This record gives sequence, C-alpha cells and structure tokens, in this order.
Amino acid sequence: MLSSVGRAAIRRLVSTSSITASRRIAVSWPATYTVRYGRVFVQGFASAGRPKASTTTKATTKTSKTGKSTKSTKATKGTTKASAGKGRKKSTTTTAKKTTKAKSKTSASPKAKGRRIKRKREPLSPEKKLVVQRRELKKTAMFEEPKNLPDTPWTVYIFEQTKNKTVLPENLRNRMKEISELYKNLSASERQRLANAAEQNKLSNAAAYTAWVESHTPEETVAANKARYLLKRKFQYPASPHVVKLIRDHRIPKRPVTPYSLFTRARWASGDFAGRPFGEAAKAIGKEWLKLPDIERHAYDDLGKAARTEYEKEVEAVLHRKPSPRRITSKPPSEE
DNA sequence: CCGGACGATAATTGTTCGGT
DNA sequence: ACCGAACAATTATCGTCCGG
Repeated sequence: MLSSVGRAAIRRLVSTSSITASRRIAVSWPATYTVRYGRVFVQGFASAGRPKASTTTKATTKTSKTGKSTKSTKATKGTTKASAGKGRKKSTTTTAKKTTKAKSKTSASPKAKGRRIKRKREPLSPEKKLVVQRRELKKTAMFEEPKNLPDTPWTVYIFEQTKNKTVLPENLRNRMKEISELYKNLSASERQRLANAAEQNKLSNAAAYTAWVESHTPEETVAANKARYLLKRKFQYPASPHVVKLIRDHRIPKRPVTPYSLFTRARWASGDFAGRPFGEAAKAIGKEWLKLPDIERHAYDDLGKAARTEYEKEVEAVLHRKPSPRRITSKPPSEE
C-alpha cells in the first residue's frame, strides 16, 4: 500500500520529465454552464498538469502563453455567424464525396480508363496517410466555435479602452498601466455598468454557444471531441494552447456515478470532514469505504446500478447506440 | 507576445467502472 | 489492458480582453 504517496510521486515525476504539463487536454465551459465539466487527459500524461510550486511552474507558464491571442483572434471572426447555426451537416463520412470526385475526373479525361485509376491509388505512403488522417480529424473536430464577448468587468473595460485604438507596441505596457489605474478609480456606478455589461455578454455568449452546439447532432460533437483528443495526442495539434477545449454538449449523457462516488458525496455531506484538508479527508473516506460493512455498501451499489440504468437509457436515446456492456460489479473485500 | 485584473478551472485524494 | 471520469472542497494557476 504505497498507493497514495507513491502514485502521486510517480505522477509528479512524469509531469516534470515530460516537458511541462502542456499535453493535458481540458475543457473550458462558458460561464453559465455551472454543471460539472469533464476532464480529459492525454494518455501517458495523466495528471501531469498544473504544477504547483514546483520548478515546472515557470516552464509551463512560458510555454503555455503561446498563441492564446492567435486563437482568440480567429475566434473573433466567427462570432457573428456562429449563433446562426450554419453548417448543419459536417458530414463525418467523407467516403461519399470522394467517390463523386473520382467520377467527375474520369469523365473529364476521355482517355482515362478504369485501369489508370487503379494505378493512381496504389502509392499513399505512411506519411501521406497521416496527413490525410490529420485533415479528416480537423474536419470533424468542429473548430469553428463562436467567439465570446468579454464577460468580466475588467475585460469589458479593456475592450472599451483599446478597441480600434492604435497603440504602439512599445506603448502598450504604459497604456495597460494607465487603464489599470483608471479602472481602480472608477466610480461605483461605472463599475456597475461594466458588471452589467459583462453579465449581459455572458448571457449572449452562452446562448451563442448553445445554439452552435445544437446546430450539430450529439453524435457529431462526440466525434468532434474524439477528433480533438486524437489530434492533440498524435499530432500535437493545435500546438498553441496546451489545453484543448472540448466541446461541451449538454445533451451528451454524463457517465454514471460509481458507488464510491456516491459514498464520497454522502460522507462530505455529513459534515464529518468539514474544515479538514482535502487530501486527508479523501484518504479517510477511502479507508472507510474499504471497511464498510456489506449491508451498507450494498445500498450504494444499488444506487450505482440505478444510475447506470439511467445512463444506458440516455445513451440509447441521445447517441443512438448501445452503451458498453455492464461490468460485473466488484465484490466488497469482506467476502464470506 | 506585452501589460493588469479577475473569473474559470485543474490538481489534490481515494475507489470503481465505462470506453477504447 | 489501461486510461480517465465520476464525487467531494480548496486554491494555485491559467486564460481572457486589446493592438501591432
């Protein structure tokens, strides 16, 4: 049982040895989605992320800065049309298209016969295959998310103060300091105005995002997230933000809670661990769980089963597929 | 990629199990 | 076979806004 400490240590090792934490994939939800978010980690870099006070901090900070502005700029362009819900079918199947193209080409050159085409498709080196795969993944990844309006008082203020106003790069630093000073000295009513504007923007951001998500099918967003995940893992794409934002589709069923999760929830709710350090409490809860009498444990197992059943129903209804076969519920350690 | 302020969130612990 | 998401509370850190 070196588990806890040992595992954490290993994780830390992995994180430091793996060139910053930049491989983690994470999701960033719009503000209104207070729902729990999902975290997806790249294989082999599990928990490699957010370094605390360790030496990795600086490195991470430096590398992670890259390209955030780039991305936001791109996103800005897409803002307006985003909510309109443009491309309904981002067909995830490209085979049909290909066939069509091939046909038209054949007819274009009368001399070309069936045999010629055969010869053509033979090459396709491994490198090319990768290129093709990458292109397909990019297509299905749905990268054209709507851009957000500034949604905090501070960013709204920056927006107002700098938008469409020429600032030389060498003056940017001073300008920012000025704006900061101005911001600090704002009147209460002025702050309120900014807060209101931010709140308003937050609402329209959420609406735009939802509209965009719903302009695709749940299956499409699931495929898109898979594509994003693969792109990051196999192709390090996009290179700039080390965190990949997955599409948050409220229609996609959440994974069912496990019996242990339910137990954790109940133990925290009991108040027995109020004020105690998170890690310490988690360890204690884990021990409690392993010692839990069968009768009590079965209660959580039953709740877990119900959650699973509910999940199965949702998956079938929303994603039109069967969920993975149910695992044999593991038995408590204290078998008779 | 710079600057400052601040809302959002990943990491932390433990176990179980869905997904690939 | 193995990764990560499910739950909890807290907090350090990240991303965000602008222009050139």
